Amino acid sequence: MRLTRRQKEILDFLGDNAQEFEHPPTLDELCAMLGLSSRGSLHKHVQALVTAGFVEPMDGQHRGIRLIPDDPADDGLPFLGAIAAGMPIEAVPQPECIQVPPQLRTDRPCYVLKVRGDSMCDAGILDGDYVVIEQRETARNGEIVVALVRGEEVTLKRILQEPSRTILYPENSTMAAMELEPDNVQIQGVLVGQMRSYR
Amino acid sequence: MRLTRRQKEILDFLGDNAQEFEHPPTLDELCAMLGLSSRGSLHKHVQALVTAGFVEPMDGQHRGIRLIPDDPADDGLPFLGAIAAGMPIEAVPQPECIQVPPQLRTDRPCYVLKVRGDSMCDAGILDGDYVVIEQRETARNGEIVVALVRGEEVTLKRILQEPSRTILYPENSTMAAMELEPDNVQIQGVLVGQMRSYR
DNA sequence: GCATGCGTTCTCTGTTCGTTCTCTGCAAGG
DNA sequence: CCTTGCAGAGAACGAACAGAGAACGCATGC
Repeated sequence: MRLTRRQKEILDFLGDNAQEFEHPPTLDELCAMLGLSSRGSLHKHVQALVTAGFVEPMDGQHRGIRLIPDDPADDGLPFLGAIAAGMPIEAVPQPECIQVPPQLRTDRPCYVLKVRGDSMCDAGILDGDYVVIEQRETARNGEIVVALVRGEEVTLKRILQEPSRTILYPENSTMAAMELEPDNVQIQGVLVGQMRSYR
Repeated sequence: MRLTRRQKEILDFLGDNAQEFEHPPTLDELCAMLGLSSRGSLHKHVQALVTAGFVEPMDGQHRGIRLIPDDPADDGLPFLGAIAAGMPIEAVPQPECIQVPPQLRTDRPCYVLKVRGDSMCDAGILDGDYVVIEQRETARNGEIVVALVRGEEVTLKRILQEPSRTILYPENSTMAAMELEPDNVQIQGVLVGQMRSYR
């Protein structure tokens, strides 16, 4: 859905002033800031932004305040750093955004890591690849997960969870699987997409 | 369809100033910029550009704004079909567009294919992966290319070109390389990116 | 119970904008 | 001379847009 000029103006205004609102503003307050004198007129625009998906809806019940600017409009995902078997995630100083096509992500929160090392090379995940991770605390057996092991090291492995033990398989015939107590493995995300550049 | 001189002028103007429009301009605004004083005159030219396919049509209902300059700048690449070793490209009926992040493509024309088979699995290219191909007729040795062999079959292989022969290497230890006369190998594109979905 | 604040819905009015139309001017080609 | 094609001006129409204002529903506070 495309926005009209005024709708875009209002959306830009909300985005520019989002950090100044400690509470979301009321329609009357926004009217004053935008130079309008009718709540109804503003509401029409806001409603358009809601249906277009740019603003969180304020369905019915007013809790005195309302209207959440919320602009996750850009489909970039945060690039958090590099992951290697057996190390903490090497974070980048400030998370950049990286564009990810919708096929390679899910509707839930996702982030991007860069792979270091060849521990998953038999699964076609090579050194330097970018992986898209869905933030999640549980996984199904056979999925490839970002796992925090014993609270100290983070690794990308295929997971098999049994009642008494959790096994993390590298996809590399020269490496050994890790067998751990379930309490020592904390799932941080699940692999949903992968990208590689040959340039 | 052929453009008249004025139509081409206007199209160039739109292209040059496309990035300056945060909103698409109205006809009146364009008239002012172009030194015209009649919306109707401009509309005639724009309509010609629409039918010629250079401008996105503004089908009837004006949404307060309108008229989208639109050069081919949208970041979707055409998805042409599937490629397997030893077969012609299995084309999709109508080319869809698939979004590709800028890191995975080049500035030159690119397209997307879906990989069938495991002939490149040792290079981390698996069955079902999407590959981004830069349209190009030449390649450097060691690059992975889309090659037309003997004018009949299309394949994705790593290339080695020598004066007297061209060798196409699959990246799969169970498969044999193809050794061909240079005239029998026609390069159609070079691999520049790769995407995989685990969903 | 009453007043107030706020989101929501509605009608009504004026403006904007794309679209279509006619008319004029100009140049090229016969 | 006439015809054809291009470029522009201007008027007019209808749909979409933008805003004002009134009214309603629902919550909270006194």
